[in-house]
Amino acid sequence: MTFQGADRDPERPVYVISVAAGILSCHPRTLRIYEEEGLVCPARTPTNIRLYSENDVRRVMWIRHLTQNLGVNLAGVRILFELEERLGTRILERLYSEASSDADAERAPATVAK
Amino acid sequence: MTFQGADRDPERPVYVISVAAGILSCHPRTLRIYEEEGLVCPARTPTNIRLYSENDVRRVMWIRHLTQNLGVNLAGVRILFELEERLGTRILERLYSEASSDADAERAPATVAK
DNA sequence: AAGTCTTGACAATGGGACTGTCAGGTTTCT
DNA sequence: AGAAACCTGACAGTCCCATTGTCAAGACTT
Repeated sequence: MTFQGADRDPERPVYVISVAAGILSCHPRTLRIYEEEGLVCPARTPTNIRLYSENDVRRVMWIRHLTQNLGVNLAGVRILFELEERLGTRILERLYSEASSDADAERAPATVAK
Repeated sequence: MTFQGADRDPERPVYVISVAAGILSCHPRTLRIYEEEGLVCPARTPTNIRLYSENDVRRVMWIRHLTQNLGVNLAGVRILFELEERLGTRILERLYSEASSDADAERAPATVAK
């Protein structure tokens, strides 16, 4: 009687680090660094295993976009995330629409259709 | 009949590069790099000499603060400046009040009393 | 038991930021 | 006119960051 849709809560922790790294095509080491830097906070199992939610993965996609495509460093990413939280605005999406109009219009980290 | 205050227009180009570098305690080379990167656009005399206004200097103070104190790179600075222009908000000042509450509460680049 | 996870450490590579200098030429000041 | 400061472009050195990669010793899952 449980809808499958109910399990699709984007906040639900589902991906173990190796899986998340696979989705994001980056090294697990990199994800741990992002966490050490306070840029992403995956949930943990009662036995301390990292579990990334869909939102966590999207957040990392933003980090990757900002660093790889726009050349921003982690300190800059932190400021942007802080700013977004402080302003309560989706400044990053706005930012992406600007940047993508310039060059890379490949895969959008947030609004992805796939 | 000209008020002295009228000459204090913060947009008026007044500082030659060596003077600006002195005020900002950085290498003239650095200021030229910021200009190449499109982060600051000092006026030019009819004979091509750079002249920095008070606002130009303040802008560079922001660049210095973001890079030296917060560790943001020039790509991040560019994004923040773009964002501020797009949003039409003084997000940087808001940012500073957050950052200064943490550590350095020395001289504020924008809201300076002197 | 095998495989994957944990943390902590160490290292290598590549790139960015900044300073610094040199050269050849123009402008400004005294 | 001569000295000093400006211009552009190039090159180089130093330091730090981002990322990947590995190793070790231990815990968890199947």
